Amino acid sequence: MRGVNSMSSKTGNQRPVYEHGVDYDPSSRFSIVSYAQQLEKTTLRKKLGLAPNEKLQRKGKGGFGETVEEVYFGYEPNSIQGPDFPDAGLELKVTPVKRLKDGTLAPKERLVVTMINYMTIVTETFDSSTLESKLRDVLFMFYEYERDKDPLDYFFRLVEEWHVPEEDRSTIRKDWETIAEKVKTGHAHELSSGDTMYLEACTKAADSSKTREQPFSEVPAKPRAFALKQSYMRSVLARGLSAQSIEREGKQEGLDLVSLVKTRFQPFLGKSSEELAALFGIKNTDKGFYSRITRRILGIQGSGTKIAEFEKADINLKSIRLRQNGMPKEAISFPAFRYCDIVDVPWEDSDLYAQLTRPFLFVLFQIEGAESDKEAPTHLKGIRFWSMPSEDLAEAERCYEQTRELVRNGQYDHLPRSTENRCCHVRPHGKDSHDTLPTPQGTQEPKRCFWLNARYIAGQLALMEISK
DNA sequence: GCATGATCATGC
DNA sequence: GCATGATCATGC
Repeated sequence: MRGVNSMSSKTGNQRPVYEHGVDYDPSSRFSIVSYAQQLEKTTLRKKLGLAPNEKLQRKGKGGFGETVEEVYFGYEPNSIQGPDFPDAGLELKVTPVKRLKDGTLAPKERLVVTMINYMTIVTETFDSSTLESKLRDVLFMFYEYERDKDPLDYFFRLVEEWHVPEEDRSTIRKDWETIAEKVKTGHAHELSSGDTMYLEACTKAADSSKTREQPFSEVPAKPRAFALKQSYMRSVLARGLSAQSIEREGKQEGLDLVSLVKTRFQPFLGKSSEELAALFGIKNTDKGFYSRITRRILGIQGSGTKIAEFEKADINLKSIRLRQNGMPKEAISFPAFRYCDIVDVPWEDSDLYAQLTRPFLFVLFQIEGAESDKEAPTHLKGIRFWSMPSEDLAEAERCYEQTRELVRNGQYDHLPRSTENRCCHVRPHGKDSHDTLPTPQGTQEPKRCFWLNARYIAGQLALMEISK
């Protein structure tokens, strides 16, 4: 894949400028990304063997990105619409991160993607939009900005190929539509970042008096660009860095995901929850105690951060306390459902179906004392990968369909109980009984969710012991 | 000992 | 302010 000298295979506006052995195939995404990743953990000066007194010639905002294009990828930067690597359909984004006081990396700013053309956006749909094409295949090069450093000495912290994660796509689509709608209704001059979640229409002009025309109003509007919000970029970066560390660990050990996770837990097995809590500086003051221990073992701080390896494999992580007899102390909850949604959503499109068809990782904490002893110690017993057998999925479907029917009929006192369905039941899941959601009948009902029966999980765990 | 209804700390 | 991932409380 690699090794085609781009000097001879460059096309179009890509023109080699430096002669330092630019070595990638501009038609191969893999080749470009691999070549780019050679900059990870290093600087342009080191990688290119530049003299200590050599200075960056490009000035201003975007100057560093242009330097990377010119001296590393060997083509003349351009602002023509179209991808930076046209033959591979890849968009290059060289963007700064900064180190926070606590040592973690965070994006320095929003990521500007492309200018909003008020005249043409009104004829586009999201799927045919300029924005969508710019975000389809991205090569991110996150570098660490340091104020007094020459840019040639900036370290690249994460270089990765990126696509809009599936779970983020609908939000970005909605954001795009919100922005497009304002232009369509002649309100381009009222665009605001607060209207949207991940995407924003940020102002893009050094001179604030500059304006542009919009199609459905005489009022001139500020020029704006589509950008990924800084908060959204924080999650992109966090996911990328987490994946980076996991991949390195996996490569080092030559492990698949399951073995890698087992290896991660190995040193902690048998330890008491107090020991683990002390190890991670966690206090047992809340209901998320065991969840937080689990997340810390997996290398996560705080619950806002997604676990990259689980994100990628879409693993459902559940921490469970087991009684002496092997029965989980509690059932397993899922997010609350919306009464008005589930009546319309068929089983295979449902959130419950999506949840139950993901692989699960159960992290088992054994309660050591008697049932009556609330202060009984616990220890980390082990982990189990599990997926729901299809016959049980059919039983869950029965629970879902029953629930739909009962909600349709407004019979909220008869929702499926754990004694009525082998696998799942429905129970409250809100802040308290006043935490409600609207019903199709126009009334309010306490939030509820589907739960996996404790008894059912006990049976599944027992089966796994036998087959081990 | 379990089922069921009620509730909570956290982090964004 | 709210979703999340759970635990608590009570009675049968």
